[in-house]
Amino acid sequence: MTSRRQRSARGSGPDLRAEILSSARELLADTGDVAAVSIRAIGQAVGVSAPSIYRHFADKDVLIEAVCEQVFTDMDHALADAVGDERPPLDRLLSYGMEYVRFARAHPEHYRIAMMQIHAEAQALDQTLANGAFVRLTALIQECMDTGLMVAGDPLAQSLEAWACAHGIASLQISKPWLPWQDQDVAARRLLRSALAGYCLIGRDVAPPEVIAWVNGD
Amino acid sequence: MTSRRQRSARGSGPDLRAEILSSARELLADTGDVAAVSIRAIGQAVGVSAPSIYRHFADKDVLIEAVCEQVFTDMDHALADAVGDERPPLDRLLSYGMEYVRFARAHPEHYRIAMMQIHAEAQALDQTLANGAFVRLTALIQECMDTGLMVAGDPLAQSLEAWACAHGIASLQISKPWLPWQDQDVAARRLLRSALAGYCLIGRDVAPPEVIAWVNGD
DNA sequence: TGTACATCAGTGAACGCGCGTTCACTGATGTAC
DNA sequence: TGTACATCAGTGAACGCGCGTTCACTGATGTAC
Repeated sequence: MTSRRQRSARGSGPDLRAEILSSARELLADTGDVAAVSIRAIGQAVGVSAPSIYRHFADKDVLIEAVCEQVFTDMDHALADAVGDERPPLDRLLSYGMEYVRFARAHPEHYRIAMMQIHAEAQALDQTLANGAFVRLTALIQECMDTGLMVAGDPLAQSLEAWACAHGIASLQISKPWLPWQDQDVAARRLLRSALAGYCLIGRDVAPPEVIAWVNGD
Repeated sequence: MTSRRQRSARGSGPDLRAEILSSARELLADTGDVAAVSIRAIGQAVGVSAPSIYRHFADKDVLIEAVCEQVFTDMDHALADAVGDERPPLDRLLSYGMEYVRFARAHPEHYRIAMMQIHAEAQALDQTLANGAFVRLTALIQECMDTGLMVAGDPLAQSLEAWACAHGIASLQISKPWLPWQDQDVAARRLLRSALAGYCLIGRDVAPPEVIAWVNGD
C-alpha cells in the first residue's frame, strides 16, 4: 500500500482517479469519521503522494462531492432492485422501506454523507425530488392511492413523511446500536408497517379489513 | 466582547465557568458546526484568553461533554412540561412527540449534539433509558396499553420505535428544510398520528372505532 | 485603619501537530524523425 | 530499427493556517498582623 507507486501510462489517468475515489470511500467507512479523511490519508491509502491527488481533483471539496455522488448512485441502484415485483403496492412499499433501512445500516458513514447537504438549496431540492429513489417512493404511494388502499391525497407530502419515518429508524439504529432493539429488522418493519397502516386510515370512517389484516400479516 | 475582561473576584470561579458554557452553546447554535467551536473561539466570545478556559475545564472534551449535559437537561425540562395534563394517553403521546420535534427544530445544533454518542456504550445505554424524557415516553405507551387502546406488548420496544419516528421527522426537517414540507408541524403531526394509530391496530381483528376517529381528529 | 504578603484568576508567547495546497522538479512514457 | 525530444504523471519540500495545550508570568484580590 504505502510503497512507491508504479507510474501510470499516459492515458490511464481515470484509473488513479477511480482508485482515489474508492480509497476515500473505504477510509470513510473504516474510520467512521469525515475529519479522518484527509488528502494525505487518501494518498497514503492509494500509495501516492498527497499532491498527486490534485492532478485528478481540483480540491478536496470536489473529491468529497464525487464520493457523495457515487454513494448516492449506489443507493439508488440498491433500491431500484427492491421495487420491481408483482406484489400489492403496500407490500412493495414496505419492502422498499426495509431495503432503504438495510442499505443505510450496511453503509452507515456513506449514508450520513449522502444525507449531508452540500449543494445550494435549489439544486439540492431538484436533485432530491428528481432522484430515482424518491420518484419510485412517490410512485408507490400513488399506486396505493390508485388501488384505494389509501384515500387519494397529496402523494408528495406522504412520500416525504414516509421517508422521514424510514430515515428515523435507520439513523437511530446506526447512531445508537447499543439500544435494546432485540432484532433491528423486526423493529424497523413494525414501525414502517404501523405508519403505513395508519396512513391507510386517514380520511376514512371505517377501517378497511384488509388493512387490519395487513398490519398483522407475516 | 473582545475587550479585555475585568478580572473576577476570588470566589467567582463558577461565574466564568457558566459564561464559557453558554458561549460554547451559542457558538454551536450560531455557526451550526462543531468544528467551529474551538477553545480560541470560545475564549474570544467570552472575552477571555484561550488558556484561561483551562482553569475551568480540564480539556476540550470535558467542556463539550458539559455542553451536551446542559442541552440534554434543557430538552428534558421542555418535554416534562408537555406531558402533564388530563387528556387521553394517545393525545398526550402525540403532544409529547410534537414537543420533541419542535424542540429539536428550535435547537438543531444542540439536538445534533445531544444525539451524538460520546460516552462508553454501557454508560450511554443506562443514561438513555433512565433519562426522564424516555421514561415518560415509555410510561405513556404503557398507559395506552393499560387503557386498552394498544394491545398489551413490550412497551420498551414500542417506545424505541416511536422515538425513531419522531427523530426521523425532526432530523429530516432540520437537515433538509428546503424540501416542500408545506407546514412542518402538519407533516410531523400526520406522521406521528399515523404511526401511533397503526400501533393501535397491531394484534387486533377489528379496528377500534375510537382509533379511526382519533386519527382523523383535529 | 494601614501595610505587607500570599493567593490564584487570567495572560502572552510559544510548542508541536496535521491540515489543504503550491511549486519547481524528475524521469518514465510515448512520439517524431 | 534507433535516437532525440516533448509530454505530463507523480514527487519532495515547503508555505501558512488554526488547532489544543503548556508554561512562566503578572497583578488584582483578599487576608493576617
